[in-house]
Amino acid sequence: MPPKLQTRERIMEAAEAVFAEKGYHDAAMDEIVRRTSVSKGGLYFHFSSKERLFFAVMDHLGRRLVRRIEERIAQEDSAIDRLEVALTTALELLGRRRRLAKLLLVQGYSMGNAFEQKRTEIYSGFASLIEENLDAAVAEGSIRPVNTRIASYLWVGAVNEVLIRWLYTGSPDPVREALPELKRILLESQRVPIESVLGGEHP
Amino acid sequence: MPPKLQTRERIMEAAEAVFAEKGYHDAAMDEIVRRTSVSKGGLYFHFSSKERLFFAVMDHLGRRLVRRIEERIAQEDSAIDRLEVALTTALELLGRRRRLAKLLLVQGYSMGNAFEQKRTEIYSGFASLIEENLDAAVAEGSIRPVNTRIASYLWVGAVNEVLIRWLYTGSPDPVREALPELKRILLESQRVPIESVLGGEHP
DNA sequence: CCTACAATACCGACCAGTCGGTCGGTTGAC
DNA sequence: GTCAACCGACCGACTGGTCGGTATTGTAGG
Repeated sequence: MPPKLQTRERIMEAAEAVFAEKGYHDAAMDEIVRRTSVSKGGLYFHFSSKERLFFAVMDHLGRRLVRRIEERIAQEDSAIDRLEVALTTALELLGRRRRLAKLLLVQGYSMGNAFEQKRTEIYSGFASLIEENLDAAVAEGSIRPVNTRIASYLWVGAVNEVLIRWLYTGSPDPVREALPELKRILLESQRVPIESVLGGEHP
Repeated sequence: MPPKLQTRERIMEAAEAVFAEKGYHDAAMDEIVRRTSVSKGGLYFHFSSKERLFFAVMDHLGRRLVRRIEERIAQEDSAIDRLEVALTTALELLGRRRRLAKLLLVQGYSMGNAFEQKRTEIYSGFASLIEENLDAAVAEGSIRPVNTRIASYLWVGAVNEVLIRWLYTGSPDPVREALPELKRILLESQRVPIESVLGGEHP
């Protein structure tokens, strides 16, 4: 076990595991307690309700994922490359960590209004990341002008669905199979033909 | 009240309403009973568990929606038109009936493995509808060849996300705002340029 | 350095409400 | 008579949250 993790973090780790395995409703606080060697009272000292704990976990994971993607794309200097790397990174990270994917993508809606709001919040994190870069790509003239807000939802939705499929059925492989197709449809097909920018080669 | 609906159907109607309002977990069987003027025993005579009842409702709604879309597209005779009409119809129908949309799109996953399977099943209904028509469109040469299976997931995912957004936040309007953009990105941009088929107009 | 005292962190037995499901019984059609 | 359809009081398992109490850490005074 880790040397001396803060209690709060230990709780969140255990909670992440249990929520991912069982889903929000079937996850029992007692189960989280059992896996933490923290008492129920101790848990409730840090998180005043099950809902709060769940949100804390989701926030944490969502933010971390967005941050990682932002780090990765910071190095690219054209918007269209940033878009491509963002797509790739998201699929790679979630494709590698099944538990994270499941938690972020499927456990979290359909449980009442507070949850819906949280879901929107987290997904918006991704969508606006995409939107910014779509805007930039349009500005730099590498893709056609589109309604970038809606286009960003479309990106998120497409990625989401592909990953959920894979989670439930094991295919398509997010990175090897889905990614190329996503790029082709979402990105390549929106490209402004290179010839019209650079002048293509012609006889 | 309706003249003399079969008990089984009355139950399913009430269940649909309650599930849509509360979500699976927060929907109480007693509440469904209350709205049905059928006793609990009577309900359990027809549906042996809450889960079974829920699945029956979801199946019913999912199948009905697919059927309606199929009816609408049957009249079109080119694949690309069928694709367009399918997209339009789905957004129109779900965009008009909020309750149905909510039930089909968000109440249903994240509650244990049996539910995941059901969700996959229902979404597959839509995906394969799309897939068939994408295949046909490729065959008739009106869109570029793509991995139509994955592309169909992408369609479903994109539509799903747009609708969920709208459900939770009220925008974008599925038909007026989202639809044109969906068409543009999913369909138009995949089109084989008309000139290469018919010979375009040129100076 | 030690004591006093408080604030923080943590413990776990217990409670109260909820809800899916059951079961012995009734009804009415054939 | 019998059997599908239906009734509704009741059960028991489960679980989020509480609460009185304990351990640990911080700190001010002597």
